[in-house]
Amino acid sequence: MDRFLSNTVSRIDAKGRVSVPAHFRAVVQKRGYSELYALRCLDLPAMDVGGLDLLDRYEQRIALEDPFLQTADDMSFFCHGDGTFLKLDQDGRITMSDFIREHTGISAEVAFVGRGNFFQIWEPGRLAAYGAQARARLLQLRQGTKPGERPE
Amino acid sequence: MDRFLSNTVSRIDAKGRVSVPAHFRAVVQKRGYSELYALRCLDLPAMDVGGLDLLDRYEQRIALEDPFLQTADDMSFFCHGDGTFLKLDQDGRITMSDFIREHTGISAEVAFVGRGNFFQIWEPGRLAAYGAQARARLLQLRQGTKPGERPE
DNA sequence: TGGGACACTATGGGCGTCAACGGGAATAGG
DNA sequence: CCTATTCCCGTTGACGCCCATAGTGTCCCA
Repeated sequence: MDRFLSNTVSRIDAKGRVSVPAHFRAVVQKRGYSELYALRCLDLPAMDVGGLDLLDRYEQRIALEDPFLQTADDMSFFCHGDGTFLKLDQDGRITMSDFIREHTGISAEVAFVGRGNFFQIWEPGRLAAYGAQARARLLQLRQGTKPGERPE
Repeated sequence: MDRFLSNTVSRIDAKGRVSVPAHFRAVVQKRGYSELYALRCLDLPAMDVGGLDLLDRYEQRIALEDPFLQTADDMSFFCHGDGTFLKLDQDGRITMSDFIREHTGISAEVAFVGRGNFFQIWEPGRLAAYGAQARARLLQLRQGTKPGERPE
């Protein structure tokens, strides 16, 4: 398995450390990530975490923008400047910095959420709220389908 | 037989374990699933369970979306983040985590329902209620009345 | 055709292993 | 010199592995 799947909640200890789920660590190693990079999500109180290839996705997007417009500049600032490296200690833990706490609202517990090629870090309560909203939006997509059909 | 068919109810033991019906286990083995993945159903208090190929359909669908729009994010969140792995122990049992219990309402017993390429996990009472509703909807279709109307 | 041995499944429980977690000591950095 | 980070160790609890038992259905043979 080489994708980040499933989700887990871990406690933060007195030193601000939190264990990355063993399953995720296995994926990190399998993908050969030497270090993790965490990016503040644009519109969510969460961090996107992955290898440096996480940036490829955004850089491709930036390349589509007109370099003379502000949008490209904003995007570059966002993905190159609004992130932080996460070092795994030898027990597989990372430290929750204020930079992360401010954006996510994380205080005592951290929810790790697989997203395929990367994973996310959430404050568990906010994650639950967002999950309910996302679920409701997807259900609306289904409105147009016929009775008895199972889309997706 | 390589499809998941029929249904069974099993008891959960003191450790939270429950036996997957032998017939389903045989299908799992025949299909070569090394591990099971369980996904929270969008609109039902049930889990869809199958191999990782369960995700293929969703991922193909996601690939059609603009990856920077919310819809793609919602879909990825649903299929990558709102699932969990189910490990079969060597006696063919799986463990009912809180993640599953919260969504399904499962507490003491589990209903396994074959769905062809995958199967579902239900709280038996809710399954019965849902089955009655589905049956009623089909009857209405047959009698030509519109959903919401009372037949007869 | 009835009885019984056998096979298999579901279920319960003991136990070892490992991940998560807490905390002290060493180290680096300011 | 003080603080923050890193390393390392011990503890604990969850989970996987293993064995035992009971209930049930099957098959064979008398």
